[in-house]
Amino acid sequence: MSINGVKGFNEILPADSALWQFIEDTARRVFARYGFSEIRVPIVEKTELFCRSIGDTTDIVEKEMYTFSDKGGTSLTLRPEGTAGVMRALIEHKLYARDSINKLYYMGPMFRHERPQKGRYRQFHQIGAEAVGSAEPVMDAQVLLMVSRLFRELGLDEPRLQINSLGCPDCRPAYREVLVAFLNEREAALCDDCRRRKSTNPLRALDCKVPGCVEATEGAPAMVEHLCSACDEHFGAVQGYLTAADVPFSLNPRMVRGLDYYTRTTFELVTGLLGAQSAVAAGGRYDGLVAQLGGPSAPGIGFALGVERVALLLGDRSFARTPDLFIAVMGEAARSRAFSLMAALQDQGLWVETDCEGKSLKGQMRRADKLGSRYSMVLGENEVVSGAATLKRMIDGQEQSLRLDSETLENLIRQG
RNA sequence: GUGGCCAUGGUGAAGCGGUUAACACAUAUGACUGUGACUCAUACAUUCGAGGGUUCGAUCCCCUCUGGCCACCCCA
Repeated sequence: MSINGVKGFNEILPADSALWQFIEDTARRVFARYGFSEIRVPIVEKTELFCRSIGDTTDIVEKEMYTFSDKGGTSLTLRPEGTAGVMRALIEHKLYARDSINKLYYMGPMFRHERPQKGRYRQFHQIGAEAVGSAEPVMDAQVLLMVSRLFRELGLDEPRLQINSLGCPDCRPAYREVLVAFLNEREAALCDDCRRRKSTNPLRALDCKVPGCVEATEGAPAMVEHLCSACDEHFGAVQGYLTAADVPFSLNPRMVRGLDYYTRTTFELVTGLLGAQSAVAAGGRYDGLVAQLGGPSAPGIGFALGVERVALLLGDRSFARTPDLFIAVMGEAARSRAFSLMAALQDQGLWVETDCEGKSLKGQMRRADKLGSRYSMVLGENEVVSGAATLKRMIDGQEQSLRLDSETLENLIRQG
């Protein structure tokens, strides 16, 4: 028996890697336009960091983290999300002191011990961005604009932007009481989970998919109607900017968050195309997080997108590249001549292939065809002696003879 | 953590108690001794995820395990 990989940990095979590179390259290109720079942080952090940022009672911390002790006895955890580590680095290196605004992005693997299913894996990949240092609604709008443009550049119009406001420590507790009172009135109609949520995380009940709960919470009070004036004004301004720039969005007053640190603006890009996984990207404002982790009271807003989910949406779009030239060879002298010719053309940036299996000429031509090579050329004794060869365009079989030197060959290939 | 469905070659799959384990694609070689695609020929699973049981006989029935998928919870 051979050894298999670990459940929920997958490789990106060559057939998919071009798609992944497209996603990553697009993100880098788009982020650069909004002044975001990459930050690379470790995938392991002290466990305490995640407990303090994500929240001790969240599902992620309670049951989904890959936690272990290192040899010194410190409890370490494979990062389940990216924001905590980035904020830790920002504080540790006092990036906030160098510049009052830090716009950072990251990409890489995250780890959560959940049962794998479509669009959900134990090692998954996120591309995220964080803007720290501004509490102004225009920064919210800029980040939302950037996400929206990123998906446009990826060629996806399907995930739709939904936004909501979760209020702040001034107004959320009061709203929470109003909501709990409402839920208490309808307790009989709620599912077991929602009865439990009433005390742990009542906002979650708004997000329950059980039909009875959906019905029971239909007229539930919404956070957006209970925002304090500062939050209300902020949220209104964000929407104003988005409208002004024609960024399409819709309001979803029932959107909640799984992580404790979110305040005010939250958003998701949702799709119906990924089975149970509707969120392709999600984020929000976290004005208290940096201070909570021991830094200055710097407000921030950020988001992360799930690369696997984006890749699923992009589907079987082909990013396959093909060779420019395949040189078929016959005989040792020709092989040697072909090798130096190939080297010269590759130095010029062309993708050139040749036979590495000692195949028959027919076998080599078949391989040239299978690789999808644009051109082929046969090098045998005749060509070595005469210094001339025939270049064949594979798509239509058209041939032309030429002198056997790399420059003329390169020119012919480039023009056609 | 809970539930449902499923495991046959490199791939997609038929077969559901006795077959030489179909068929298709892919791959290799040849017909075409120096030219791909089309066509034709040949090759390609002593074996049906692993282990046990029932049976004269099990890919097919039963049990256990392992793996996968999907869903719940939750989330990107």
